[in-house]
Amino acid sequence: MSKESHKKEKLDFIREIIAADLKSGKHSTVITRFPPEPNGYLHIGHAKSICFNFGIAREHQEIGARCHLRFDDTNPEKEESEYVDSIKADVRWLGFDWGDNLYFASNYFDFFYDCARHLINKGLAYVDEQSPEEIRTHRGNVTTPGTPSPFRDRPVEENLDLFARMKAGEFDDGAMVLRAKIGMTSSNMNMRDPVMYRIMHATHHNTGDQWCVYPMYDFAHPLEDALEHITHSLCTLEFENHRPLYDWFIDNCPVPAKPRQIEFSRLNLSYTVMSKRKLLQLVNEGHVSGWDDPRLLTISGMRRRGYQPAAIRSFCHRVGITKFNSVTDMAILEAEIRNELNQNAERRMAVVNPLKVVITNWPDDTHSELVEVPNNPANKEAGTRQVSLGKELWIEHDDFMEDPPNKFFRLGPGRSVRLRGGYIITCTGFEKSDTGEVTEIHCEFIPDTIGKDAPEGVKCRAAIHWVDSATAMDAEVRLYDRLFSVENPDAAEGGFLSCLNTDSLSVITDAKLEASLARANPGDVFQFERVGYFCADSVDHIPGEKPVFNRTVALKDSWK
RNA sequence: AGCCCUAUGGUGUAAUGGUAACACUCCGGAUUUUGAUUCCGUCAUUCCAGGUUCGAGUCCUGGUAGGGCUACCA
Repeated sequence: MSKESHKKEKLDFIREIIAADLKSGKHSTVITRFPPEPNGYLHIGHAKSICFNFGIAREHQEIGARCHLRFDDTNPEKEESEYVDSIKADVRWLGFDWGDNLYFASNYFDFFYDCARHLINKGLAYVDEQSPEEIRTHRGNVTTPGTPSPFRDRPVEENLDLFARMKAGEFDDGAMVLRAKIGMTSSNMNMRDPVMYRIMHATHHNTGDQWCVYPMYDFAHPLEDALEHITHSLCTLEFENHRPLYDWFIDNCPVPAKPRQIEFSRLNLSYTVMSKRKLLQLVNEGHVSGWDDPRLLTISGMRRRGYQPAAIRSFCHRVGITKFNSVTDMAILEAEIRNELNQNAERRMAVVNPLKVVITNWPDDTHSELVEVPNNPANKEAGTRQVSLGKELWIEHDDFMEDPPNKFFRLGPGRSVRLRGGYIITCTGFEKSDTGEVTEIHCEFIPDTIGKDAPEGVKCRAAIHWVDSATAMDAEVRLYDRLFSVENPDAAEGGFLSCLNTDSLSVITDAKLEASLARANPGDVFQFERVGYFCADSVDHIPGEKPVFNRTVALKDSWK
């Protein structure tokens, strides 16, 4: 697929570790996992993790490697099954398949509970009745050590009893927690007797009201990985300081495997908003139409905008895997999108700012003919379409200049230009309104120039797009200049709501006759020549009505 | 402030201790029935200072800069 695929693929530092583990015999296969919390929709940052985790499994499929999809649903207050469904759909759409390996952390709640009891029995966990505030103060800070809880040395039997009663629902939320007994002086704050279980009387999307105690991420996650025999647990950099704790739980619990956590940097994109908190706010407060609003960099938003899965995948491949905290330029994403669309999107003609053209030597007013126009000049297989051509046309206003400079190749008095796919026409005159605006131009077409070079003596250096006014139809396109673009980078923090501007454009297309635009399937992307790529909107399009398009990306360096 | 992590052109990534490379962007040129595409080219890089070594982007030490950690979130 990619040009460099025949070259020897470079290994990132994680793939190198995996290769070494395979070579040394530490592992005979590779099992990775993508573990989202179902508390929102997936975005392009998740795409990087998905492509990476599933990609590694795919690269080693001949030795039975696989990637699990696991929902990390240990906090019932934030999680919903709507999110579970959307996440599954998005992973599939991106082109990955978890096969039979679909898991829920919530299905391991019994095991977590047993492990907790195991730790209590070993004297490595205790029930703490301090308030959240007290726990926080006693934890100390980065320079001063914490102080032990007064409940820290509770006898094992008492801990067991209290923990059982926590589970039985005898206590209110926040009354007590189960903590690991590690120490209060570590320079790593995560190691200062971290909370393992909290009381939450909440309904869980999967387990309902069966539980009122829920495990914390730090406790649950290593056990989930071990239970599934994950070999390499790949996560983002902010969990680096959690790794000692991850290992501590693995070492002290009766688990069937010893997964290894490795961290890599998350994806940051310039001029955009990706944090789930902000996305949630935009959705909840109605600033966007939903999680799939084309302005958002959610997977579903990108789908609605016309980004192709293959392009997103190659983008993820391009940005690579490192531990360096980088900010990737949006231009790299857009370059991948254009690269993909350039090969696949069918071309269409459209006029944004129409100027009337009358072909004065046209046989008669009612005569029209069909010209055959390629759907994608670079790709014969895309075929051709027939477009109606008549006496009266619309062209782009900017394609005519009353007094054109030398470097202008399009129409002007006495100049010739090709109607894309059709005849060469020569401008013989024009009309102006009282205000001095050009309202109409007159041209003569040169017979027998379709598909042929300009005759001797005619200078024709450009082809312009046009629409037969007799068959023209209106469409609406929504322009989003760069995804969720922010004029001022500082606005990304705090003022991020101000970057939601949308521009809408009316265009006239040649769609009425060929009808391909009107019956465009949601997600179909077209290139309006010299304007950009546009995706038929899956939400707003009503058959028979004016079609609505979302701009996918602008053409590079084209007429704006 | 303590601990952990990171540092290669404008941006993102490569380089068993041995000629610093690829992509994007910018700019220039050629081709073009899209001023797109395609093709070619230009500019530009190892944070700083020491050390080890025949040889350091790579190893060591010390700075500097950036990120992370002080949730009963994940």
